[in-house]
Amino acid sequence: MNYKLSKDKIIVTNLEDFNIEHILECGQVFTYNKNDKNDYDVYSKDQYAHVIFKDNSYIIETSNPSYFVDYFDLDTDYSQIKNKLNNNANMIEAIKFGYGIRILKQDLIEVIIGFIISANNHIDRIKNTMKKIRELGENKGNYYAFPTLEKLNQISEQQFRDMGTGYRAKYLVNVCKQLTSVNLEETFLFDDNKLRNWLLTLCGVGPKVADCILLFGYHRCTSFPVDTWIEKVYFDIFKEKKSRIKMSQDLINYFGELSGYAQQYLFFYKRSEK
DNA sequence: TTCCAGGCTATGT
DNA sequence: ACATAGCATGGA
Repeated sequence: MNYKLSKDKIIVTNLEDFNIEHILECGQVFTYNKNDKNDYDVYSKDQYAHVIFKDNSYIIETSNPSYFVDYFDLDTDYSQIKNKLNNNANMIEAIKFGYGIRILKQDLIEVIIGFIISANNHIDRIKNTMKKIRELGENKGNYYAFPTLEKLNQISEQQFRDMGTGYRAKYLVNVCKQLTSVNLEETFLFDDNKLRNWLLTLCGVGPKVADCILLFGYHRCTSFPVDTWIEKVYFDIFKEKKSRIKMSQDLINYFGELSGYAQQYLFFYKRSEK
């Protein structure tokens, strides 16, 4: 994969490890919209990009190209990651299917909110709710910035409920309050264990959601979130059932430093079978 | 109608 | 430390 920066766009070519559909629809992000077959709106924090497929390359139109170079993790060599993971039969199939996956560098607040809503929920409903929350943020003309923490703290439990969050509404009100009482910059310096334990103190955050926040909000690729789909994958590989926490530990022992990447390829492939 | 979705909290043993 | 009920919502 190669990319070229200019003032108002990024052009991505040699697409052996960049596919916008794989990237956005592999379950890591809820803040995008598909317009037609190869045309996506992508929102992150107060930024927006329009992604178009044309002439065997992608054009990422944005007023802030360097933000989206980081967001799409364009300086990481995913061919190397895939080569290292290709020593397992299950992974070979999964990588062949989701060859263009990349792990996004998302905004922490959005990841925390999104994955609290994700508990026992459907991806399409989560996306819908996140869109409604975004519309409470600053109007940037042709899109909305995601609400700042200050604005999020003004949203009532009933408002969250009206946006379809169900019983999770009170978690969201509480967690917004919790997040203002800490210095979020400092949490990026925590080691994995300390960070995970802190995340588990957040309202509505259990083991699985904590692992998702570690992976998608902090890019800690030694975490392996286990949900209903990964449970099925685990059974395919190990032929037994156990608690999700133990499955996660087994999978981390198996995939090591590349756990998070492996998890995304496997999740995307398994969910495609439905 | 019942089941399910990127599970968590609360409440038991 | 582990097991289970209840939980909001809407699509299949």
